[in-house]
Formats: sequence, C-alpha cells, structure tokens
Amino acid sequence: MILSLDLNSAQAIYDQVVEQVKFGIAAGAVLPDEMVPSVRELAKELAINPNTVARAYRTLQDENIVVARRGMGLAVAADAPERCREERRAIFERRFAQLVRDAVASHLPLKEIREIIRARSVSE
Amino acid sequence: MILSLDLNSAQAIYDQVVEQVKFGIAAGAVLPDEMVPSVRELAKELAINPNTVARAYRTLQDENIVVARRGMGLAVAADAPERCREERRAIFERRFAQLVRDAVASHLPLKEIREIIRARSVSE
Amino acid sequence: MILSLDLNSAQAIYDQVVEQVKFGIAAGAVLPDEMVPSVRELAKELAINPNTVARAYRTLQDENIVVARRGMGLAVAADAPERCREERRAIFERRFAQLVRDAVASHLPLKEIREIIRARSVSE
Amino acid sequence: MILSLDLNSAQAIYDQVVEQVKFGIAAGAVLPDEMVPSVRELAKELAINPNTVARAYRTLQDENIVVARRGMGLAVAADAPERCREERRAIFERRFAQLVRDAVASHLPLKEIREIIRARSVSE
DNA sequence: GTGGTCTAGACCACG
DNA sequence: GTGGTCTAGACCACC
Repeated sequence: MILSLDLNSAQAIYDQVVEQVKFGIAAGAVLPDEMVPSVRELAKELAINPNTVARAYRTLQDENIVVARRGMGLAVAADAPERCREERRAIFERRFAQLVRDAVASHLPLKEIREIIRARSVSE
Repeated sequence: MILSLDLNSAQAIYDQVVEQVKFGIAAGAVLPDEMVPSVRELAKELAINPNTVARAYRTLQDENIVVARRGMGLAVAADAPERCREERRAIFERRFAQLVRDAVASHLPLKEIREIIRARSVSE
Repeated sequence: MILSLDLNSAQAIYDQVVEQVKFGIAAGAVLPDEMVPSVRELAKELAINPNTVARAYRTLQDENIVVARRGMGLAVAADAPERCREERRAIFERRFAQLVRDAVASHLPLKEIREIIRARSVSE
Repeated sequence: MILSLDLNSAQAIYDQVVEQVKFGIAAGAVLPDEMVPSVRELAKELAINPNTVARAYRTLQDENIVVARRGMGLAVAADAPERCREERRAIFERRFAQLVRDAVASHLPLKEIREIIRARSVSE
C-alpha cells in the first residue's frame, strides 16, 4: 500500500494517514479480511513515529474500518471497502459544496465561479 | 459590514476575519477612504477577542489593504477593492484546483467527480 | 469536579477519565457552556500524565460532549447533560443485561441468581 | 463441550477459555476422571491459536481443576465440579456487587437502578 | 512478532 | 494561559 503524505500540510499527519488508508481500501489496495501494514512497518515506510500511525489506526478502529486480531494485527472489515468508497465520495462532495457556498458568500460573481470550474475541472 | 465566522472551522479565526474583510471590500461594503470598524467595535460585533481582530488588522495593514490614519482608525486603501476582488477570485481558483487534485489522487472515479460538480454547482 | 480513578483496574485510565467526566456532567457538576478543567489542571489533580487526560478529552470531543473554544479551553455542549444521563443509564443496563446473560449461559441456577441480586441490590 | 467466546471482549481469550471450561465442569458437561478435549482439538473447535488453549489449560492445572495423565491428556479432578460451581457463583456475586457499586458512584438514581434490575432480571 | 497504554517532553497556533 | 501535534521510549498482554 502506497500512501502519500504532505508533512507541510495544515492537516495533521495522523489525519492524512487515516484518509489515505481509507482511500487505499476504497481503491481495493487491501481487501477485506486482509491485514493492513503493522504499526511499526507503516511507520518505517512513511518515516514517521509509530505512535502517529497508532493514533491513525485507533481512529480507524473506532470507525470499524479495521478490526484488531489479537497478536495478529489489524484486518480490513468486510463492509469497509463500500463504506470507504462512499466516504471518499462524501468528502469530495462536502468540500466542494462548502467551497461553492463560501465563494457565493464572498459575492464572487457566479459567472467567474462557473468559468473557473469549467476551466479547472476538465484539464485535471 | 457583516462578517460570517465559523468558530469550529480548521481555519484560524483571525484568518477568517482577514478574508471576510477583504471580501467585504471586494463587494463594495466599505469604499476606499472610508474607515473600517474599530478593533473594539468589530470584536464586540463578532463576539471574539479584540486581540484577534487586532491581529487580523495588522495583517491587512501589512498587505496595504487598509492604512492607518493617526487618531482616526484604519481607512481602506485606494487600490484595495481591485486587489481584493482579484484575491477573492484567486482563493477560489486555488482551492478548487487543489480539491480536484486531491479527489483524483484518491482514485475517486472521474465520472463521480463530474457528477458531483454538475449537481452541486448549478443549484447553489 | 471530583473524579475517582482506579489505577489497578483493567479499564484504561483514559477510559475511566472519559466515563467519570460524563458522569460528572450527568450529575450536573459542570453545566452546559461552562469549562471543564484544563488538561494540565485535571492531570495535576489526578496525578496522571497530561497526555492521558488529553486523550480522554479528545474522545469527549469526538462524541461532541465537549467543544473546543480556541485558546479558552473545552466547554460542555448544550445537550451533553441529557446525553450523559442517558449514557450513564445505558451503560448500567447493558452491563447488567450482559452479566445476567453470562450467568445464565454458565448454567448458574436461576434460584441462585435471584438470591444474589436480592441480597446485593437492597443493601448498597 | 461447547464454549462460547467473544473475540472482541476486553477479557483475554485464554481467560475466557479458563472460565468457560470451569462453567462446563460446573454444569456437568465433563465429569470427574473424564478427559477434557486436547489442546489441538479445542483450538480447532474454537478457531483460536493452540498456544492460547495451552495457556488456559496451564492455568486450570495450576488450580488443580484438571490433572495431567501422562500420554493421555488432562482429566477433571474429583473435587473440581464442586469448586467450579462455587467459583461460578462467586464470580457472579462479585461482578454484580461491583456493578451496583459503580452505578451508585455514578449517581445513577436508585430508582432507575432498581427499575433496570427488575426489568432485566425476570425476562432473561 | 502484534497492538495497547502510559509517561515525558518538545514545539506550535491561538487568544 | 489554552489545546493540538509529534516524537521518543518504556512496559504490558496476547499470539
């Protein structure tokens, strides 16, 4: 599983790890019942402190995305892929809606909003 | 001038104040040479700490959006409206581009991205 | 607010803090909009590490029992007392039901179960 | 002998096995002088690691609930049923007393405590 | 080997 | 002053 972190982002590292793991599960990089990388392994791969990974994994456990197998590690839950795909979609939808809402609230002309969306959403 | 703050946002309050004042100037709520509300007045209106407003105004002064008039307060600079309008546009463009970039990186299908943008950008 | 911890309990300390704070709010020891003790203050009072308190408070924030006031501390949410009272009740109900279920599953005679409950629930 | 495990319980698996075996002996599922299932057999039946069963059996040997018969396996001790029945009773009594103590400490009204006990102890 | 918990101390943004 | 984040390292139970 390959995760991309931005250490300079305003978003906390552990939060980026949470999101990235969800995206990885959504994309099928780890299947249900398979083990996600161990805390120590992922920490080494990402060159961050194991506790940071542990905190991310704790969040994923709270949300029942992964379940602990005592002494074995953490396994992807059966319904995790579907929920992760849905969440990935919801995150984008929520952020986009908020962005448009803010733009409208700032009185940025609708015409300019539409132009920017058109120009930026095809190319990338 | 009416500013909308979100105290639970990840964005710092003083930073929201900076942006909102710029948006107000861009929209013509305060014209060049007119005074923006005093630190105490705005702090009271927004129910936030005067220090927070002061910090926002300091930033606006650094960017020459407002200029100090000794003993009078802060006045909107002559070229502020134009620059604020441009910045308002740039903020939206930058954020939207970043959002699409993140969505693509998460492997959210292009089809879903386009659907959400279409559904959400007309109605609001 | 007075919290009682059992450092030798199987239950994690941070989890005991979470429960105890909820019970305190349920009992009206801290009212809505009031601040709960700061991380450092409570840690000192309980003679435990501030990070342990911080972790408990993080959980309470995730559950919207307390909300962060930037630079001010953590305030009790408006609907927290009601939810804490309900949760306090639910915790006891769940544990008692589970206990009885286990006792029945172990084939402990119903007669003995009833005797113990009668003997132990009046006196205390 | 049928044992019920809860892999997500806070109680350790080996400890659940110890308890469940005791409850089985208390209920007469295995009589004195009879053999309990072998480590491998029970591990397979419960779908857990043989080491976990072995550790549980070691505990049962330490308490003289079962005794080793060289080359044969583990046999139930003569006085085990009586002691297991007594322990089964004591476990319930201790846990119930603790539960009520905690409920009272949380200031859950006595009225509600009594209601829940009444409602939950007859039906199940 | 695995994760869970706790301690300790640093640095940061915010008010 | 407040909480938030990250690092570091210890000890534990479990498999």
